[in-house]
Amino acid sequence: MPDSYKSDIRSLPIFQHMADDNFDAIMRGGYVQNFPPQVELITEGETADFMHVVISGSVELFATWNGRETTMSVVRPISTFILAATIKDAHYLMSARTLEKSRVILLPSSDVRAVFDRDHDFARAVVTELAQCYRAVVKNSKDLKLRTSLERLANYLLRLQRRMNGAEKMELTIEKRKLASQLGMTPENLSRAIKALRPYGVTIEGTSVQITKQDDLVQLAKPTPLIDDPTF
Amino acid sequence: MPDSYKSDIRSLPIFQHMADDNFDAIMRGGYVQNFPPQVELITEGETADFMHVVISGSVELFATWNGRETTMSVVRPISTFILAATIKDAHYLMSARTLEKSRVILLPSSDVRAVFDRDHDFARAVVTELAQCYRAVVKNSKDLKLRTSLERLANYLLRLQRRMNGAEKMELTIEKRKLASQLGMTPENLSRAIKALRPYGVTIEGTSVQITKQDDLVQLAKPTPLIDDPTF
DNA sequence: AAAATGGCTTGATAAATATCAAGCATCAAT
DNA sequence: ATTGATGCTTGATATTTATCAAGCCATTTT
Repeated sequence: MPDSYKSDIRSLPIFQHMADDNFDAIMRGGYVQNFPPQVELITEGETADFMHVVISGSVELFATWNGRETTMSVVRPISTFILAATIKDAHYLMSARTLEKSRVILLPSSDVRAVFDRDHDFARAVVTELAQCYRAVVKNSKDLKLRTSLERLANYLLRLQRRMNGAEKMELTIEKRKLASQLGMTPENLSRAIKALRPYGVTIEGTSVQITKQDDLVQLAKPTPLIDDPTF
Repeated sequence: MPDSYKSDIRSLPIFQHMADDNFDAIMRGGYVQNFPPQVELITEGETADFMHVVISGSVELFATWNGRETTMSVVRPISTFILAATIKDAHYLMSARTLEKSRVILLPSSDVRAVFDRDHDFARAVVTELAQCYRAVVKNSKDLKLRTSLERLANYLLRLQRRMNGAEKMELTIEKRKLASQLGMTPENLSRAIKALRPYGVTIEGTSVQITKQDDLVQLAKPTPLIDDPTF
């Protein structure tokens, strides 16, 4: 594996403070892979043989049941995914596919677990990361159960804006139908929800989003750090 | 704190393999409290000063937003809750209240974190526990997003049955309105869903549940370990 | 350039779910 | 025993959301 990738990975919170030789032990068995869009990297139910790190592009985590499918989240560089399954040596609960041309690094789960068992710093970092992931899913669950689809969309837009440092104009980073699925609605419903946000100063044309009446939108969305702040 | 409680707690997976002195360090600052029903133990947004262990009774974890409330889960003896917030030294994302007369042990978060930093076995156990919690929430999310309320109820009953070792007759362990909230529906909707399951051999009268046509119910519910098996 | 593809939107309709209101049952307190 | 409180159920209705079908638009393929 090229050193440039290694240093990218090294900079991730979970790998930052661990001993060099342990980091090398994890990297040794790892390898880079390049994928075109729409490639299924992981299928739910399989055993978690690899931990994955997205280096470039983007990866959708989704779940299926009884012929239905839903987008659980989208993973962007540089982050890991399928950490919990790796640590528990369990089956993947979600499938993963590339959304665009993507570079992904695969690290053998057994190596990750082995190092986890002997490197306390790594173990600590993994816990912090897992706790973060857990809290993210809890927030998502609250969003789903406590809000209507319009409120979810409104808050999504405000979170997007925050991610873009408060810019008035932004670009959607995923397809609308994926966004709809992630927000727990149909594409048609999203389309109508977007129109319903016009009176609140939201204009979405294609992928470009504009929020002209921030205050009005906030008044509708009623964002709270307990749901909408990923760092809280 | 009485030794009997200590040994109960010691038997929990996260405390089982740790060094005695570290276990004692966590227990030292801990104390037992007895609560009547309907007492709010924790309010979301507060800082997580204590990790909690339910010794007897039951505790509801719930969340609120904009005047609405939803049951996230119910914790029964003997288990911990609010582990992630404790470890991350973060704010509680959920509130907690006793559902019945309950005995709860409070362990200072700072002590838990301190031991976590020096006891590798404890750290490992915490990771396993957290990964488990994470996966439980993911499963719950899949249940919510991929299934209708009728399907969620059907699967809930099958999970309950499994927890009761496959008995044909069981008792509901929570109030119906709480169950409704947990399943993401209104009490009225649950009432109707129960009726709608009659043709599938489900009879619910008061708190007693009977499943006479297991196969039919399974055919409707289509349970999968990827959502319905807590150990998977 | 023409055709085809795929995603997005819109309208019409259907299904799922929530709300409101009333009545009933259970259980606890007086 | 009576009252009151609370949760459950039922019916009527409203709202939300999904589905189906068609057309539009942009992009890619031929």
